[in-house]
Amino acid sequence: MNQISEKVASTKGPKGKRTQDDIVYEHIFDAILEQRLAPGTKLNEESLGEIFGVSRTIIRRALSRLGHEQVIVLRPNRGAVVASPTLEEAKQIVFARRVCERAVTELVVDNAPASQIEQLKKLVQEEQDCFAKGDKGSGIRLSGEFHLKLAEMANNPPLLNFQRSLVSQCSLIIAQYEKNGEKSHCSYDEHYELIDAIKNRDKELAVKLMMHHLDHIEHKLSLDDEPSPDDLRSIFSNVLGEK
Amino acid sequence: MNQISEKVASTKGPKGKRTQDDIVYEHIFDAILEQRLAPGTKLNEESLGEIFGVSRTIIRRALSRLGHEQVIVLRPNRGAVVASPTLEEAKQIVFARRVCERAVTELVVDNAPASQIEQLKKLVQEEQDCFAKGDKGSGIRLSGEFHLKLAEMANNPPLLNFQRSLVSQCSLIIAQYEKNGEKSHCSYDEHYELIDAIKNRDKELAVKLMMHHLDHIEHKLSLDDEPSPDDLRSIFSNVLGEK
DNA sequence: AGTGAAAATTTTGTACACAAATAGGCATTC
DNA sequence: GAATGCCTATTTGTGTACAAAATTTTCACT
Repeated sequence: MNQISEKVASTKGPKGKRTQDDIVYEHIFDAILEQRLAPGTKLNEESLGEIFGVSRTIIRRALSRLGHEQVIVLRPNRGAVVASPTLEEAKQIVFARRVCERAVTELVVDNAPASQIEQLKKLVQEEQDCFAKGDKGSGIRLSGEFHLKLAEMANNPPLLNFQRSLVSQCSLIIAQYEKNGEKSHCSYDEHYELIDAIKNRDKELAVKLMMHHLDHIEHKLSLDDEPSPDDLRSIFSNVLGEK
Repeated sequence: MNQISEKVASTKGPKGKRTQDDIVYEHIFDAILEQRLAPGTKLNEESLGEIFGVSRTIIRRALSRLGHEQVIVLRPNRGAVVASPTLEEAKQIVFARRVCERAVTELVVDNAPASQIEQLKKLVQEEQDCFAKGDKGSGIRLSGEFHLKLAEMANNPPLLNFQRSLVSQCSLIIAQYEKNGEKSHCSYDEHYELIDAIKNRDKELAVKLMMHHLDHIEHKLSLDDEPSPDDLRSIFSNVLGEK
């Protein structure tokens, strides 16, 4: 059975200490952020094990971690499925995210050094490029990573953790409740505006922009959509392709 | 090897569907909330397995869950230890808790039905009884459960999850930074005052009381600033400087 | 004694085998 | 024809064996 390929889409921390289950975790996490894994999709342990070339033990650890972040639901004796929040749950998640993002924004305005704000800008440029190139999946993921980077800059690990869980859940919500025709991402224009407000240390404006930003997500939660179960193998073809 | 005894100290949900690793998780979690497990304590997988009469597989799952809640630290290839937050980490945790508790308090004032507020009162009475009887451990745990119950009443599962992690981490902080002579718990008087404010739907007062409540925890952090004499790194942090 | 390397022991990481639970098909019954 | 119960195939849950890593002990040498 072949090993996992080293490459992974998301940010690989400078310390290359990622273990096998980290890699599996990140692949699934990214697939969800990029909306390649639809809400409700069943995650079979053995299939995943074959796809990633590891035993079920490793898959199980990754799933358990995703389960704790509420990104997937672990049903005892019935396996894991990608979470598909109800409308009410979705509203609760967005509310929680408002709470978290407000705190993060205030911390960043107060404390983040200018150098990090520049890094933020680069991330948004990358995001913009992806949408320009038509790589919608990566664009959506980078949009989420923008918010994670903000939380990182807030320099508060508990909030960062919370944010990670919320951002990925919001990705699921967008995937589930968005009409196919509409533009599906929080627009990078708004990210640029936010960066400017932060750079000018205008806390009130920054928070206002952030809340406005979240209004867009919440606004979409009025109409329904039907998720379609996908084939695990095709979603993770990037893993198999490396051998 | 005998099985796990069914009884467990904490709230047993009405659906008795707790599995073995839930039970192990709850036992360790309670031990931390009751401050019977000191920060820094090594958690050996095999020893725990013998104690609870289950295999390492189960222990591992419980530890992984505790690790995700940041209550213990999982060091790759080196096992798990009860978290012992540094002063800076402690402040970050308390800050995050302010964010969470503020949101929770506002939600509860706005939405919680009177019947649940009555249940809260009973919980505080129980807490008071424990301290009166000298059962400090249970008192501290119930004090934490008061705050968890509040988060439950906020009817927002993501916030409840976050709160669970923060309350237990705060328990660790108190265990670690408190001077032995001082009274060690958030006093139930304050809990009673808070309940009254909630009952009167006085949001501003309720939030003010809650923040005041958290001030007490934070106040202890500034007085005492030398946690563990064995941590060379913090002692020589000035030498290492900012990387 | 003090130092450092190497062996021995302990502890964690991973795979796998088997047990338990679940889901789906099929026949039987009303 | 729908409902019920049994049987089988699949999937998840748990224990255990062995591999890999870290820790401790031993011991030779200065």
